[in-house]
Amino acid sequence: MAKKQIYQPTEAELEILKAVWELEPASVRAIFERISAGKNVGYTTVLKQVQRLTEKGVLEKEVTDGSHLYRSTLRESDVKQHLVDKILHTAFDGSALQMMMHALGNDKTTQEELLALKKWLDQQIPDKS
Amino acid sequence: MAKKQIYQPTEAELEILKAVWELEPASVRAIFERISAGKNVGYTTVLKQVQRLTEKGVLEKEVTDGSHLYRSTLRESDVKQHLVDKILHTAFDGSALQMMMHALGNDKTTQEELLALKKWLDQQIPDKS
DNA sequence: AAATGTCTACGACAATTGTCGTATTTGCAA
DNA sequence: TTGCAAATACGACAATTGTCGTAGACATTT
Repeated sequence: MAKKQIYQPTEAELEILKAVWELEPASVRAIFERISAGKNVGYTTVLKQVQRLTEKGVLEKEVTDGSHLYRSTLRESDVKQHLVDKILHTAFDGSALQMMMHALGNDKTTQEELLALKKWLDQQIPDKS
Repeated sequence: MAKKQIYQPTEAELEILKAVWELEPASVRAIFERISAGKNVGYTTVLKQVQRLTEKGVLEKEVTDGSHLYRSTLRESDVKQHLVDKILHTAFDGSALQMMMHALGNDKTTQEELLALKKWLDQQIPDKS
């Protein structure tokens, strides 16, 4: 019954999380490499984020041998789900249609994407004459 | 050519914005009423948010007579668009399909909504045999 | 004009974030 | 065992947020 209280990461945190999900179990070094590939940031900055995320229980540290490895305690899917639901409700008052139109409307979504979407949607709909 | 640099409101700010869009031109009092209908917050808190948003240029003050009225300088549509695009890219790496599946997948979206969505999608797709 | 009741302007505060710099600690090579 | 290079722990900072309290400015009613 408890409302799923998933952690809502900030943007920088999400970047860390994405790296962790991808590299799990990940060393800070590895995460740092990943992040710094697309952005200029210091090692300690990443380290700090990782530590804070760990304090918050979002990441788990595992010290095997001499290496410190981290993994996420949250499922990627759940976190993303939460992110979407959040704006779906706060910005679009729960209207998936509204959100959808905004998401696809302006951004140049590929035709393929639209078709894939439609296909998926069809499968979602039980059956219609 | 310039990338539209739209303001990214925080949650509390978005609430203010939504109220303004709805009541435009809006008095702080009115905004406050709107907000406090669903949340317990002080008048000065709302006022302060409004003032900060105004400082940032997101809202515009218009002092007619003795009343201070505000309106948004940003279009509702653009701001929402931006919000969606943001997570679309940061969390879903630009995959609208992924995002949609997350948005519709778990949340109990109504059947009607799905159908409406499908209908809209069909219209978006040029033509397919 | 003085008293009242509203508003608005300001500034204060604690918490959170994003970023680092500076110790420390550790593991491994000489 | 020593000593260095690498990784981690700490703590510091400025900026931003969310929330208010307080005080000063206005308008309205007697």
